[in-house]
Amino acid sequence: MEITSILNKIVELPKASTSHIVDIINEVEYPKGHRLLNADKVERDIYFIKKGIARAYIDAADGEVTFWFGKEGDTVVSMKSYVSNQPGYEHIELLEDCILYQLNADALNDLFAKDVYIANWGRKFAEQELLKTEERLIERLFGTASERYSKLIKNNPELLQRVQLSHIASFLGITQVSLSRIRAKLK
Amino acid sequence: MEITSILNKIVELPKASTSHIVDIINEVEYPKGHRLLNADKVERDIYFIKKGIARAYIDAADGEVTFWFGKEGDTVVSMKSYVSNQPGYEHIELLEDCILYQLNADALNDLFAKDVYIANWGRKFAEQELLKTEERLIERLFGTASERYSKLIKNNPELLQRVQLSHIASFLGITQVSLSRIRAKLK
DNA sequence: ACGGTTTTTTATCATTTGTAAAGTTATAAT
DNA sequence: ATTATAACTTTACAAATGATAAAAAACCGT
Repeated sequence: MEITSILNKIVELPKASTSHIVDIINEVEYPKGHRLLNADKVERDIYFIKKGIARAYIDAADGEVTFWFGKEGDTVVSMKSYVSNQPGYEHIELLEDCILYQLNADALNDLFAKDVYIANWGRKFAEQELLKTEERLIERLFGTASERYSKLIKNNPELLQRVQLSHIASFLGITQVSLSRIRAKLK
Repeated sequence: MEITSILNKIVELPKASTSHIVDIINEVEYPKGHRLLNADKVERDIYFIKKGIARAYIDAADGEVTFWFGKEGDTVVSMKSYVSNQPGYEHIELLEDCILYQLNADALNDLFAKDVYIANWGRKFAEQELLKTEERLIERLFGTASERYSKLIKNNPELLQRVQLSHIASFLGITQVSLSRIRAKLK
């Protein structure tokens, strides 16, 4: 997915404004297993996934909790870091070799102050990320783990090929053993 | 809480920009039990709570699920409606008589296009709401219901006086009976 | 204060989910 | 191919939670 279409998918931008953003973007590449963002660090870079898949997870006392998967076209950002310049909650780990568009938040902030189109683009960006977060919250509130598993693989069938079940179980808020039981019943 | 301090708490605004927003704000009053926002309707008004308390909940097959409480200084908005002009997920119900500042999203959008300070204020507004939603999501992911209850009343002790336990149980993702057992153990 | 309603607690039993451990399958490296 | 490691499934048992019903307590309007 090309960077200009990713940017303009958020909201239509004048050509000049698009170039101003593209000018501060770098294409970078990291291998599977690379930790792209770290909890407890202030992370000032935002990424858009050109190719690959990643997960966000939190280190808890009783193990990791995965709460996000991102693939081609998705945004990788520690919102706490991006918004408030404080260490975020989550680690982001690449689950495949990835190609990413890298965008520095400080450079972007300079553009926000100068260009009203980019300011409103940044607003739309935050608003859309908000809707996605809200959806994730609401999905967690409803249905049994079994229902949510069925929905997940219906909407993201390729996830099963690309992500290991322990992460999916964690994402669903159940143990891997429980997920195994669910999968056995669905056969 | 006065409206100018609510607005400037989000981000410092020039006086002229503040007045432009204040000009399109009305103070309104509704009784306890009033439904301020409706799921399945496009709601184009945003509210800031001057006085009172409210909850957001979703009507599910097996009853209501409360997932947000708001009090003085908090923002009441159906983000789905505000951002994408589509019906939202949630009902908002007033749990006390309330005084509210009412702000129309369409009028606000006009200001976003005209004033770069207001555009960036709107960006910060969305960003801060995003952080709050993220926090709510993350809190749901961790700890037992009992731990989350203890945390909730530690951070919001007055909630127990102002909100009935059935709503708090729903917020914690457990039944009211389960919450009663938890409370009995903590004594 | 009274009666009626709502809210909260308590008790019982059934179900779900977790933990631990063992067994099976798949994957990767040499 | 062989071995070692990681991923996934299965089982048995324990703990937590839900459903339901009923009792107790708190609240409200008159």
